[in-house]
Amino acid sequence: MATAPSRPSAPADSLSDRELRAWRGMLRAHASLTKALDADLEAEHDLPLSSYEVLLHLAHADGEHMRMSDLADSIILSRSGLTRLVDRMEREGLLARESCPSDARGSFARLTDSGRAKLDAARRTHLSGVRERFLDRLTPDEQDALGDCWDRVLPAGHDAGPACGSLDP
Amino acid sequence: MATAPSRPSAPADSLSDRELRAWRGMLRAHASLTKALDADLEAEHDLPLSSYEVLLHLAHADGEHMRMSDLADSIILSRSGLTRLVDRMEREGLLARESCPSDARGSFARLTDSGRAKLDAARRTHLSGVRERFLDRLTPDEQDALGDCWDRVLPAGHDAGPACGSLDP
DNA sequence: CTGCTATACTTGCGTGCGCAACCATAGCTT
DNA sequence: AAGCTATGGTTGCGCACGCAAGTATAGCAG
Repeated sequence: MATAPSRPSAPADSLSDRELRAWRGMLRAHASLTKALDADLEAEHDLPLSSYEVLLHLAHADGEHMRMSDLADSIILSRSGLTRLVDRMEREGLLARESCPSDARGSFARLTDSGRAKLDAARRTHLSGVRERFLDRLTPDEQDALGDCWDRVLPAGHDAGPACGSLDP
Repeated sequence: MATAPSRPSAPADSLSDRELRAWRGMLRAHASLTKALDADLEAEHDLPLSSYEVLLHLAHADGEHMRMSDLADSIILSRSGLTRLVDRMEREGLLARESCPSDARGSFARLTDSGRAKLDAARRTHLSGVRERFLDRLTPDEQDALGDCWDRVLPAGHDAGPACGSLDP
């Protein structure tokens, strides 16, 4: 229970300042960023961040359509969660469900014109938000360093779906 | 709509690979880490991560008690959210509400013996989880670099509450 | 063709959360 | 002291989510 404020390396049952800064900083940064970005989109385009992510992935997908499961994986959502999200978005006309010709069990979600328009409108907001609140506050070197960290932290099989390499939020 | 995969710096309406890696990597890392850590605690100690955080902050607070608002800020939860969380934890005997003598509006949440015991038991699980899945995969330099990034990203007033400097998850 | 298991999605249900409205008390103003 | 505003906390409400069970189809074994 003794307070050991400036331990350089790791004791057994507590974290060093360095570890603490790295770890809790991420928690706070993530919370603060996603909240702010969601608020931005909601305020300017009446669009939740989750819907934006769906639009984005669809727009980048081949033929602007994706299987429900792939979409769920891409935006890190359970399948049931995605079903509901797609329900809502379909109701708003941002996308349409389409049955899969080669597999009657499967469905596609396809971007509608209205969905594409919404994405085009919202993209600037989101992008400038990400820049202002995050990227612009880091040097390119720091951005690279972060990228390296995530590669190490993320489970290997945890890929970001097909369009991972060229997906720009 | 042209694909410009390896832009070194920022075009106007998309992110460079570097930016993308830094940004989406954080989203994935956060999702993956919190999910895994929560599952660990839940499996081994039947304790949600949110409750663990409350116990942790209480244990570090002066007198093992904190005002509800401060607690809410510390664990990044709305006040109503905290009210409910404390309700649950009180029901389980992990903490107790206490009225504040100097301000009749306020309440304290105080750690109970049972809560302290729970924390002691769970601490190892959580700590080793954070290390295994996150900290141990980074070099000390990278940890420092991350810490620097978060300082820059986090809004200035966004402090982590009183016990910030010596809080070890 | 008849099962039998695996896969793709959806639905029922419970949970945890935030927002906004709501007390109760504090603390200033006159 | 009476009134006014600010603050700390709780409650009503609705929402988005995950889990587990359900439905439909695929694809293989016999």
